[in-house]
Amino acid sequence: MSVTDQSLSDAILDATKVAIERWGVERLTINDVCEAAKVSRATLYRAFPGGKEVLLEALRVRELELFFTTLRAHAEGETTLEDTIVRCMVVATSELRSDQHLALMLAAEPGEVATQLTVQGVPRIVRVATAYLTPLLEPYLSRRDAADLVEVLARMVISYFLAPSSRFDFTNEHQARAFVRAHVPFTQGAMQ
Amino acid sequence: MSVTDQSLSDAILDATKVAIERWGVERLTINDVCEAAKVSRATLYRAFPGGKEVLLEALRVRELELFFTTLRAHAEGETTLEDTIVRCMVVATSELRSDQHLALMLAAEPGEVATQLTVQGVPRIVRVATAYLTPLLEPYLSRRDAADLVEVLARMVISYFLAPSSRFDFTNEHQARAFVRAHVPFTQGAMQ
DNA sequence: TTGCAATGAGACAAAAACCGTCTTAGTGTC
DNA sequence: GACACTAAGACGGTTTTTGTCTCATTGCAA
Repeated sequence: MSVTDQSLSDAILDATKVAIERWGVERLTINDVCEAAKVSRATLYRAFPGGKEVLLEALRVRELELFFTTLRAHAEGETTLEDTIVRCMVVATSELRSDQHLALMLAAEPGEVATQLTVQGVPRIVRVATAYLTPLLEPYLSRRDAADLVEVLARMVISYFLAPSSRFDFTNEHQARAFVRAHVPFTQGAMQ
Repeated sequence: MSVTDQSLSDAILDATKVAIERWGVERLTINDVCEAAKVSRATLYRAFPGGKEVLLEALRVRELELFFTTLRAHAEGETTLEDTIVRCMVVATSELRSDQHLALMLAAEPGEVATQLTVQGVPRIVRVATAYLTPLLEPYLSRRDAADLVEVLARMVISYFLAPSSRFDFTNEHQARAFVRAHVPFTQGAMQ
C-alpha cells in the first residue's frame, strides 16, 4: 500500500510536470493531469485531497527536495565549514541560473517568479533547505546554529539570485568565499 | 483609416500569434490577445467582429498568404511549366516539413493538424493557393486550366505531406519531377 | 469462491472563467 | 467644440472547471 501509494503519487506528480510543461501552470487543469497520468479524477483527488493547490504544493516540495538532494551531494566532500558553505552557495546559485526549470516550474509564470521565490516560496524553501542541509554543517556547529545558518544562507542565495550584485557573483568561488569571510560570522571563529 | 485599420488589425494578429505561441490555440482567450496587443476588448471586437473564430480565421489566411507569397517568389524564376510546378512542389513540401510553425499554427494542436489540413483547411488553402499561384502558370495555360492545376497540386502536396510515400519524396527535385511527368497531364502536352 | 481495497467512469451542483455587448469617460485631431 | 477612436470595465449568459459522490469493475489475497 505504502509503496503503491508512493508510486501513484509520484506518477501523478510526474504527469503534473508534463501537463505544466505543455499548458503552463496558469492554464493547468486537473483534467490535464488526469489525462497525462491516465488516472481518473476520483483517484487523483484521493491521492491529493484538496485539489490543485495541494497537488502543486506537493510538486514544489518534491522538486525542492530533489534540488537540495543534489546540492548536498555536491557539498558532501568538503572538509571545513567554510568550504562546505562556499560550495553550497556556488552550486545552488549556478543551478538556479542555468536551470530555469526550477525557477519557472516552481513559480507560476514569468512575472510570478519573484513572488514565488520571495513572499510565497521562502518559507517552504527555508524549511526544505534546513532539513536537507543542516546535517552538512553539524560536524562544525550545534544543530540550532546550523539551522540558523542554513536559513540565512538560503535567503542570501535567493536574494543575490533575484537581484545579482556587481560585488559578489556567487557562481564564482572566489567571490563567494570572499562574501562568506566578510559576512558569515561562524566562519571567522566568532560565534555570535 | 484604411492604413490605421490595417496596422491595427495586423498588430492584433501579431499579438494573436504571440499569445498562441504561449498558450496554444486551445487555451487561447480573447483577453490573452488583448493583453498581448495592449488593446481593449472593445477595440478587438471592432476590428474582428465575430470574436475568436473570425480572428483565428483571419490569422490563418494571413499566414497562408505569407506562405504562398514566399512560395511564388521562389518559383518566379522558372521558365517552363514543368519547372515551375516542380519548384512549387519542392519548396512547398520543404517549407511544410521544416516549418512546423505553419502546420502547428494553422492547425489547432497536434492531433488537429490532420483535420485542419484536410477537411477543415483544404478549401481555404485551395482558395489562397489558387489566388497566388495561378498567375505563375498563366503563361502556359488558360486561367481555368491553371486554377484547376493549382488545386490538384495543392491537394497532392498536402496529401504527400501528411502521409509521405516511399515512392515520391517531394522535397527531392528528381522525385518531384518524376511524379509530375507521370501524373500531371499538362506537362506532357496532353491537355485533358 | 468470496471479500476487500483500489480504481474508473461519470453524474452533479457550485464556483470560476470566458464571451460578446454595451456604456462611460478619456484622448487626440480637425 | 465636434468628432472619431479607444481604454476600462460592468453586465448577463454561457461554457469550463472544480470538487464530491455514487456505483460498477478490477485485481488480489484469504
